[in-house]
Amino acid sequence: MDYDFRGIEKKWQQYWADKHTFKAEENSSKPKYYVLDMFPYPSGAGLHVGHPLGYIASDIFSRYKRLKGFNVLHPMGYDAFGLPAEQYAIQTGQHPEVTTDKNIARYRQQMDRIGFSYDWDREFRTCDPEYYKWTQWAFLKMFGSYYCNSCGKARPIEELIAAFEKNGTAGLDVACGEKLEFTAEQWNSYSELEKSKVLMNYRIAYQGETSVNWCPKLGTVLANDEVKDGLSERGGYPVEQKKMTQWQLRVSAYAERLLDGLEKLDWTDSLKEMQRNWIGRSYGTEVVFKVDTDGKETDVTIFTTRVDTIFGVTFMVLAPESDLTPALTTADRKAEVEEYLTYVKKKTERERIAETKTVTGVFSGSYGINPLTGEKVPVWISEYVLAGYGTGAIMAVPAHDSRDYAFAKKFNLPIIPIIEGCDVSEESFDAKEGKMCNSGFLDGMDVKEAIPAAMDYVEAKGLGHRKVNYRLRDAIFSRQRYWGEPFPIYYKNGIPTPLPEDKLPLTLPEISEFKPTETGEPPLARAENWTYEGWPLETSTMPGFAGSSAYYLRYMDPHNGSELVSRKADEYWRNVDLYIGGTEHATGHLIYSRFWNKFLFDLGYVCEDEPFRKLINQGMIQGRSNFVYRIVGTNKFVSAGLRDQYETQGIHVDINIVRNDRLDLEAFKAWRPEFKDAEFVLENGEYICGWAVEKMSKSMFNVVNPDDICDYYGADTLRLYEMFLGPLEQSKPWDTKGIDGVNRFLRKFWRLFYNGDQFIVSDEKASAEDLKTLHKLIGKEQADIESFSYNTTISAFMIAVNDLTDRKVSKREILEPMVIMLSPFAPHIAEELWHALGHEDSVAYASFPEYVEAYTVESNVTYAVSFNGKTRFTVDLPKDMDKAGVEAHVRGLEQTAKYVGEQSIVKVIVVPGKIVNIVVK
RNA sequence: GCCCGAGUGGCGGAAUUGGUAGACGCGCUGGACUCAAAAUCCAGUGUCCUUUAAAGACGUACCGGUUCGAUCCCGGUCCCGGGCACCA
Repeated sequence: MDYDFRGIEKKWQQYWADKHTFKAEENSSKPKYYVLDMFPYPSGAGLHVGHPLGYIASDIFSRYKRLKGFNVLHPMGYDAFGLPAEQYAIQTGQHPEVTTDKNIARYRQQMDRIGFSYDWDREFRTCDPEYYKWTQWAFLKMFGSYYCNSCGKARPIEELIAAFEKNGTAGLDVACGEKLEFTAEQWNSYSELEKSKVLMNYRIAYQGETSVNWCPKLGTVLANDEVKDGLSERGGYPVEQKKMTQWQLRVSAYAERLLDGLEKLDWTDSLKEMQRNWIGRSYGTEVVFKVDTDGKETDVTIFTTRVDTIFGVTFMVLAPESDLTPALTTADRKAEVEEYLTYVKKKTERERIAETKTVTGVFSGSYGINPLTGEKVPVWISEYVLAGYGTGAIMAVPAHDSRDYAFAKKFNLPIIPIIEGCDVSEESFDAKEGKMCNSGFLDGMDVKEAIPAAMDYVEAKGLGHRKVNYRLRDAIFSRQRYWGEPFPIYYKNGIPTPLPEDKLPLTLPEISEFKPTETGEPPLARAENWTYEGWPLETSTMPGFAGSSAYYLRYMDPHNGSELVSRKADEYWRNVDLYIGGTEHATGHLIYSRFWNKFLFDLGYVCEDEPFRKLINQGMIQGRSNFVYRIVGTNKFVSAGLRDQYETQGIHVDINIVRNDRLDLEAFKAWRPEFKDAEFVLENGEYICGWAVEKMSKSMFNVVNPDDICDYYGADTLRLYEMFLGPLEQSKPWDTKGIDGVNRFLRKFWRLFYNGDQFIVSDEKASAEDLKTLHKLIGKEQADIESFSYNTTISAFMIAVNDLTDRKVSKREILEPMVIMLSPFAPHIAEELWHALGHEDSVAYASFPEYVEAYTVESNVTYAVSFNGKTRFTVDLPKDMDKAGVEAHVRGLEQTAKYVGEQSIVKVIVVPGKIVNIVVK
């Protein structure tokens, strides 16, 4: 019997599905382990070979953990709300739900062929009302909460209202949009509408006017992480800044916890670093400058991380969008300032980024007083200062800040160096080193001492105070689209009012057309009766990240109709032990999820404050494109090795008609009508194609469909090969060059059990050598899987199988554990062989073999190397180092000894049965 | 510009993190079995000198350092990949 992967794979996939082999149970005495993949957005193109990389890795780990006696939760679902389905709907009129269903069916089919051990009974999609009910529910909770800075967590808004009624804002330290102050009397005198507006300043989910990324082409606002280089991530359309009232999530309130929480997570350093940069904590000082405008005095607070340079301030700069800008503009400068503001306003985000080196600005006419020197400095307005960060105003120290320097040069403002010996004739001196000068009491200090000294001074004199700032902004939470979760909010007398919880889910209404209305309102405005008790409902919908922010919780208890997750399920599964997905979510999903989870944690709905304990980023699989070379002006194609002899043009060729860079000539002629009569210049009778590594995409004809690999080599080969390609976290091109190797390995493995037509496994006792082979593999596989070095595990497997093949070992005692160990990687063939060995149950219920070191260790080899009679160091040699190795090593040390002079090397070598006591003097 | 990560044969990549560099796989060369091919098996395969072998020298991007010993640690340079980008 040959290794018939087609029959085998189909058979066992059916078996696993029928028997619900991978169902996870809550009432288990085993320890739990939760392995999660970032669930996919089901696009119309289907899966390519890069998508399953992470899924295979997580599947191997899940299967391994099951063998190790864990109760494993390994679920899968779909992130199904999204822009592509909606855009397709706008173009074709087809309901997004229909396309989404179709795409999901295809994804499922493709995934099933690879043999994943998902518990499909827990599957859900985010666009299902039964699911998004909980997205809406969480939103209502955020709407009904504020963030208390003094207790460091979210609290119900009712508590804040009670405080307002009693004491107004006195003594409160809460996260807010803008600092408000009012008394209890004032609060109690406010109208409902006024109260609602005030509360919006504190709610965690709130509505507020803010400068947003507006994409006119998509007709919607976008979050910061959805914009790349001033273009929308989806579609690549220009994005502009626009002031709009939008729903937002007060993520900034959690900045500190999001940052500090990283410490205890088992994530890669690079990913943590990305989040740290995104959150962007900086320690600085807020200093008040008195500014004189036409004789009128205003206090302007600036933020700086370098108060030590305050003696070098030669001007101040305001953000154009700052609220202070109008007030600080003198009458005679008004026209020019307004002209500048108009100019800034009409720039798109992309232009702003592109022109980041062009310095622009205008003088406001006002002068500020440096609180330390009493000096008068001009106040300028420039777009290089951002309204959204710090206070929207800065003190400029051109000598020691490159941006201030560029500005000063352009507008001829003075540049005063305050660090000894630095040269600022060509560029600013930004480094935090050197001795201070021209700086009053700071003179002579090192910059590193001057920073805290200046902070202390400013605080002592009451001129300002230390301040921690974060770059992290609140998340814009509304989208002007159809295909998303509706907000459970209606407008009663214009007041945003939450829908009662028992009215959830608020389901998406049917509408006639999916595009925005003529008046620019979101598509939901087209819905008939989009009202609640006669009041209009919110017409924007939630963004893509809403549905994916807490989905890992839902898998714990996916069919619960009354809670997001029951306390029991949550306390059992707690959080994700291993999360595998791409780095592209570093500053989006992975921040939002952590925020969302912390919020639910604050309110006591979940028991862990971090959602993902360990995170692995699988690399991207790039495409490997193939080229043919057409001789210019002809229909003649020259093989890659000979192309230098002609003037040629490279053309992408469909990789499906190329194998190992050899072109299938007939298939090529049939590929496109224009190549029907193609002629070829061959080398060694073959046409060799050129190649390049590029992004995997349809237009480059380099997309590899996993189905094709499954057809040709089988799912087990695909799984093994994707893991054998290299380290999981590295990006690498898909290259089928080596795939024959792993396929050969599987066939070899099979032949340990079958010699052509017969099952040949014997009950003969294993020899010491057999056991050594086996246990070396057990030890290696265990260590490697735990560290996700799957490629070296597979190598170890190949070594073991070669070894057993060479020695013609077909003993049950050896092969049975081998099958178990292979099952995470190649589950189908393992299942087949497991049953051939006479087992009734799935190999998934077997136990991972115990590693016995005694079978592999033959010796401990230790050198003690002494010079002048003193032991200088000892060397432990690798356990499997053979005699030749040891001798080579000894030679090396002898050389060393000679080099060093008259010393001796004394080796204590204990190698029972092999090398005993080689002593060199 | 700033912050991470990396650079090892013809190729993908190993190397117990300071101790046999190049495991394993691909590719290539030669051989066995075949009428032949496929499949399978065996041998060789970093570079240089050498008819071959033995033996040797050189080799982990480049330059320098620490060490008895460096792919690994330190300093500098050059490339590649990723992230952030007027965040004061």
